Amino acid sequence: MRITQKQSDANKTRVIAGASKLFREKGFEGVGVADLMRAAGLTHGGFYNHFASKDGLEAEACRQALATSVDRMSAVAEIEDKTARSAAMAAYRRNYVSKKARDAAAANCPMAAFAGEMPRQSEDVATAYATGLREYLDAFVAASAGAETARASAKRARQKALVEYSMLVGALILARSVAKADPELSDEWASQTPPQRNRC
Amino acid sequence: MRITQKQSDANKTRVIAGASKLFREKGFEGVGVADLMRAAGLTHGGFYNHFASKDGLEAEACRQALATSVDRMSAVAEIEDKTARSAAMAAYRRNYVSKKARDAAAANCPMAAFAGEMPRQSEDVATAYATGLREYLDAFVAASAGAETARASAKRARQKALVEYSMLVGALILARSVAKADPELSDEWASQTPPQRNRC
DNA sequence: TGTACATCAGTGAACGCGCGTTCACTGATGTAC
DNA sequence: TGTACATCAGTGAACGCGCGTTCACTGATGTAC
Repeated sequence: MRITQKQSDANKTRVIAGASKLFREKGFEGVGVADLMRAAGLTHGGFYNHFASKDGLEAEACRQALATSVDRMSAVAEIEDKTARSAAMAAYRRNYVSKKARDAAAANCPMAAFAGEMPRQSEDVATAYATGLREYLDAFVAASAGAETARASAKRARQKALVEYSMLVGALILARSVAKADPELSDEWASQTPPQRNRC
Repeated sequence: MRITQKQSDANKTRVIAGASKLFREKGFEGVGVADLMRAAGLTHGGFYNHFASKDGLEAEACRQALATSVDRMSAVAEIEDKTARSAAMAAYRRNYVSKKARDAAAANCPMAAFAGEMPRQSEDVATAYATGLREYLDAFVAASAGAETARASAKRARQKALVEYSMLVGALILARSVAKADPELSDEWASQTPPQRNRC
């Protein structure tokens, strides 16, 4: 039963969107082709009408998930007013490692969700990830720059952002790692990790 | 061909030791029972003489790997002389996110290596991990305490250690995540992440 | 605009491979006497 | 200490399940006239 090309395109879009969330929640290996298609209301057989392989969808989902994060961070970086930008970044950091973000991996930072699996992914997926992460980091640096150290050199500002972002990702991943087995420790990580860490 | 009980024990020990490294390098799902036995010079059939299941070995390997890290960190915490302890911690941090550590996951921090997979592990494995991580963190706090903020309260010292350790883990995981696809960015993370970050 | 036919998105059965697990078997070890 | 037998660590074939992928088929869509 052939369907409209517009319908077909919408189906593909829905599969990618669902995959983007499922992969973040359960990992690439934790979701099967059948699951991915079911999430879009389809059956597994039609998968290869849209994608060359499961790996192809992984790369595409990765690309789109990171692109969304990049856009969001770029939007912050483009805030002209320094005070407003600084406040936006503070809010961003605060949400980043919250309990809410920890418990809803599907809807949050794909960089943190995928990082641990990347060393074992195909070249396509790894490239999509690396490209997105680099762009994201540039935006993160731009959004952070001048927030509190206007006189710092570009290099130092970037280094500082690297450290800051490492901390956020590490805290989120560690909080998730013990969420079930040691909720108390997990909460400590999710809540005590300082939202605005620049109290020097 | 039955063997000495001592031999059998040694075999089991060797399997666990190999598993501890292989899991860190390739992830739990990335290593099969046959691989694990082969690494110890055995064939897969005998696996169930030693372990109830692959999951059982995962838990045991996790337990032992983290225990080793806890011991190492406890040793630092037990250094009496503050200056020497502080220096030992500085060296520890410097090595933690080095290119060397990044490229040899099998021989380095199991907490960082396993963190990303933990949300999807069995209760046994997750418990072994959480127990070890809590002990490790306590040791990390003890080893860091008094290093530079002698007057800080215990709570603040712990919070500071949480942040510090999150940063180390995040940097290591992120550096590994792009090691193949963007070596330049990976090197940036592995080398620029400040070794002794307490420049407040 | 209407008709005839080719196309092709989606379906569900089937294939094949990998991997965790089981099992019959071997023969050296450990033990009972 | 020596002998006979039970035990059991290790072996490799085989099982069974899950999952990525393929394929014949369906029937509505899109197109040529």
